[in-house]
Amino acid sequence: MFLGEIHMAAVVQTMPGEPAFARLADNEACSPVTCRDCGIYGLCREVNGPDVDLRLPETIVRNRRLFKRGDLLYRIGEPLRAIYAIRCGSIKTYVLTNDGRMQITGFHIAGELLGLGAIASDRFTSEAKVLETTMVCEVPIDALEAYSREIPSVRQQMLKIMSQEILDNQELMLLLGKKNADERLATFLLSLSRRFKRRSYSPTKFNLSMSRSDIGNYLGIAEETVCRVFTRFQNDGLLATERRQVQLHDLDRLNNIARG
Amino acid sequence: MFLGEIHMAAVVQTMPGEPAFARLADNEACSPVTCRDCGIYGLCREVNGPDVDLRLPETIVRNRRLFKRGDLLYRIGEPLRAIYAIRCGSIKTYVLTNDGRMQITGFHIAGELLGLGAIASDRFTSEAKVLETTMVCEVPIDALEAYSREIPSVRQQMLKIMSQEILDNQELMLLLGKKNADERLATFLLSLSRRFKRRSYSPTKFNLSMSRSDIGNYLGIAEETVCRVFTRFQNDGLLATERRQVQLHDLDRLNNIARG
DNA sequence: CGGGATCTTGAGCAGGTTCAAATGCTGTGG
DNA sequence: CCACAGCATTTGAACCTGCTCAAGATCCCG
Repeated sequence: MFLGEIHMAAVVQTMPGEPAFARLADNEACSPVTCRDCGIYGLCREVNGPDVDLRLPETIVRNRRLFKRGDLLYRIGEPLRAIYAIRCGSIKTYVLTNDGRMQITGFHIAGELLGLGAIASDRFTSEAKVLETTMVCEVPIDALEAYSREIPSVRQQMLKIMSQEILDNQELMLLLGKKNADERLATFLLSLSRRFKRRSYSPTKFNLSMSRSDIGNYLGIAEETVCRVFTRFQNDGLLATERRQVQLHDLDRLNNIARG
Repeated sequence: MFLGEIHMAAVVQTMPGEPAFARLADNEACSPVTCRDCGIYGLCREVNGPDVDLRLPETIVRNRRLFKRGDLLYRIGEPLRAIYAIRCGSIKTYVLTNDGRMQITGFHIAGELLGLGAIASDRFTSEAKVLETTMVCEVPIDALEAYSREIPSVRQQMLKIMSQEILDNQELMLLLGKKNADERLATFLLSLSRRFKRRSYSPTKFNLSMSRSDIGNYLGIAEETVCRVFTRFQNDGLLATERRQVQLHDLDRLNNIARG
């Protein structure tokens, strides 16, 4: 009825209060305008220089799929047939102990690639669950290998992207192994802030697409501890929260708490 | 004087009580006999099939270097010029918080590649310190890129190896986020056991090249907790320790404790 | 053989967990 | 459109695992 709903019908849903992400029609290919730095576009950019080979995006853009909250992109043990580039929305990935405990290994937003860990074993060893309405591009492994042979930039970018994932994981290991609850939550919020900023969302005001329970699981602390630290941060004037809406008031002080 | 010392003089030192690793003379290239599955050899193997292209090993075998306990392979911030393949010995890698806390991210033994995380940023974000006398092959990035262009198996194996590193890190995150002290130490010992077995060392009797303090740091628990769990495991008949010499008596029960 | 490093064990402490309960959203079906 | 069920969030209180501090034992290197 009102303006928001009209938008909803026309485009993939975004979170309220968010600046709109670059829109694209259903059959539109990746390009600098429609999808400035989605994972696929990044794959096709020359490492040193502005040139872009768009053969890959023009092929795989046909494999676009829409997922709803709770859907699984892939399951543990499933053979690897494709990797996934997120166009908009968000997804959590996690691994399991054999007695069923879960560790969330990442929250992923537009522009990020999923499934790279499966290349070693040809099977997924983690699971990916959609947190909100999300659109992904499916990149069949065969296509990826073919283009990797042909296009040098795809080859180099694949290495870069996997290397970046190794770096991100190192940071999380540092957090899980050596940081206390305050440092963990501050680090988490700043990481989100930076990633939103990089894609032109507000770095200080955003919605969390994941529950307190998910945040706690990811950070290796209890859900209740997440709540308590949020409350304390709010009392100290560092931020304001209203359910999943977060507003960061003092990035500097958060940085001091996070301790790299 | 006695037999052991004669060996020591002739070859790179190994730990007492260890079955000898495949030896090679100083100028000998990688080959199935001398270095059955060192990282470089693995890089050059066809993904599906037995064929091996030995151009890369024959080139980089000239860049062999010997390190002593405490030496650094690379430092945080240093530009990436080469990656390293361990021929024999062991190395720890770690990252730091900006207030100096350290998190060990891995212990690496013969056959493993180091430095892959630096490809994303062209600089090392972790540091590598040698735990015992260790020989590595240095693979200049330029050479790697050249061979990666020319030899398909190098390209595919690079992806596989980086993907495997992502998997290993996921396992460590699960450990750091969700396991208790007993589960952590059991998981650690079984991981070592499997890796030793893969390279034809004894899976049940081996030396640790790292201190209790390093183990604790890696597992996210205090040094003292490592000692206490070792003591308890020994009292329960799971294993026997004598300083850094470990003998595992009951892999099944350890597996139950570790909980995948 | 001496001294620093490493390992081990004990005792008290604390950060974070677990359990429990109240409150507030959300979305779903009638 | 509303009621209700179920889930998410928040807060309190008791508890516990693993930490810190301390000291002794052992090893290893020079």
